[in-house]
Amino acid sequence: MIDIKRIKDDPQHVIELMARKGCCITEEIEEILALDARRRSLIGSGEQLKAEQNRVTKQIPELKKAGQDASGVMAAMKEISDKIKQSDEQLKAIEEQYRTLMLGLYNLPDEDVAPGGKENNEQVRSFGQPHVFDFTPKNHVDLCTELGLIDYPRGAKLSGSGFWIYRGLGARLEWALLNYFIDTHIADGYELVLLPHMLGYEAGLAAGQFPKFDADVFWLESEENERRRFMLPTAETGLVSLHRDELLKESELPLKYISYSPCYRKEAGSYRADERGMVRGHQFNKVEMVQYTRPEDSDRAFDELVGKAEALVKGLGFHFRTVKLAAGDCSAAMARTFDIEIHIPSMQGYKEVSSVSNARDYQARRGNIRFKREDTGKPEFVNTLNGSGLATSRILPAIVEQNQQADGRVVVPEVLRKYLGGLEIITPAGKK
RNA sequence: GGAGAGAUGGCUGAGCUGGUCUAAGGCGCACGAUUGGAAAUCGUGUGUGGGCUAAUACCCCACCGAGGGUUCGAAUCCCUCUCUCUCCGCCA
Repeated sequence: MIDIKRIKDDPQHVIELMARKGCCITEEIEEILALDARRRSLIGSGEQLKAEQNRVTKQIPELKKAGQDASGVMAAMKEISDKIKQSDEQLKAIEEQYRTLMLGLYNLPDEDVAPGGKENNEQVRSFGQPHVFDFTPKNHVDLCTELGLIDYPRGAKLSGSGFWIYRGLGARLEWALLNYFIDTHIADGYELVLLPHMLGYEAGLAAGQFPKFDADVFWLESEENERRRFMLPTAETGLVSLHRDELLKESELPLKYISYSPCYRKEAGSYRADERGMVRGHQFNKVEMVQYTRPEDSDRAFDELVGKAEALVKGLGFHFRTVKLAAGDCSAAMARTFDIEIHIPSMQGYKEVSSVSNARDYQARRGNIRFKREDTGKPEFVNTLNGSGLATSRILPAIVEQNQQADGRVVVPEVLRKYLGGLEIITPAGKK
């Protein structure tokens, strides 16, 4: 949620910032300001009535004690009571509209984030060079199939398109990646959290998934009157709700979490011919990093998360580039996002393997996550940040494609070998 | 799945035959007194959200798990939901 004060102080600037994301919110802002004014006036008049009710009602037992007739006063209070009810009903309706509009607004991009979409993304740095082959490289779908790492047909048989099965060394390679990531994060002082994979609606609301993007997740069937649950689309959704409705101590910040979870996504209508194999599926594995910080620490935390994601990619021996996304390419809930992209030869291009974002106080406001500032004794909203560290589903294809040899074998990155019993090279099934 | 009990401030815990609840007491915390210093003791204060504000000053409103109802008046009575605990059943 955006701070209403920001909207009131400079509505034009808020509209301009949101336009960078390609959203025109002029009408919404006007409506929000009108509703806010109406809301405050109703609160004012309603509270006056309540003050009178409190004052007069207190006298009734005294009148009775004195043996006087209180029926006249009670009748008068009945009228006030009815007026209060009316006024509260109006207020409730107004606040509901107000809240719906506010929840529907995306986060504002940071001042330094470029307007526009992908075309305005800006490379901030890169590491290494794209791998050059002295033979014609195969794509990861063929390699994974030939090496027996991934079973695509049976994945489709079990669950339909967009699902695959990791088998044998493929499963172990996946597991090795997760272990490499998790061990690195633990060494960096992050707490490992294993979350429920089914989350309640409020978790999605706090993270910014809902109300606008509820079609992107898998919903579980629920009875009438039963809590609605969905399959988590990223561990971020769970980690951000960890401290929902809590007042944290300033001294315990920053909180640094990582979580491994499969991510379940509908990805409706997003299939493209170049996203074969494991590049986009309904379920993929990811280790997610999340930090809760004081506002003044969040830029530093952002750099830390980007650095950590880069270090993991570097550790695997990959060339990568780090890209600062233009406003329109950032997620709705985020003020800034850097992507780390690696080269996947078969796609003749770069694919995102990590996306690090700063939500500022947008998620904290939605989820009511605050800390008590020691200097002032007052609660403030925290900043939340998240980043993938990393998603394996695009790393494994990159490993097999980039590390393939002319004879079809694949070299195991050194950092993973200790998780694979020292295995240095993966040989096609049958060949030893 | 069946039966029962419960949810009160940072924590603990009373209130729950509706009106001295403006939520007791204790612990903790902050400040002060005392002290050479500390402990102990004593005193004072101690939440959140909102409205009005130059104000983190007053004043006002709301908040006893959440939502609704009854009433002039609800922590207290009624209904619905969520969560926790105990016992039974089932189960990796």
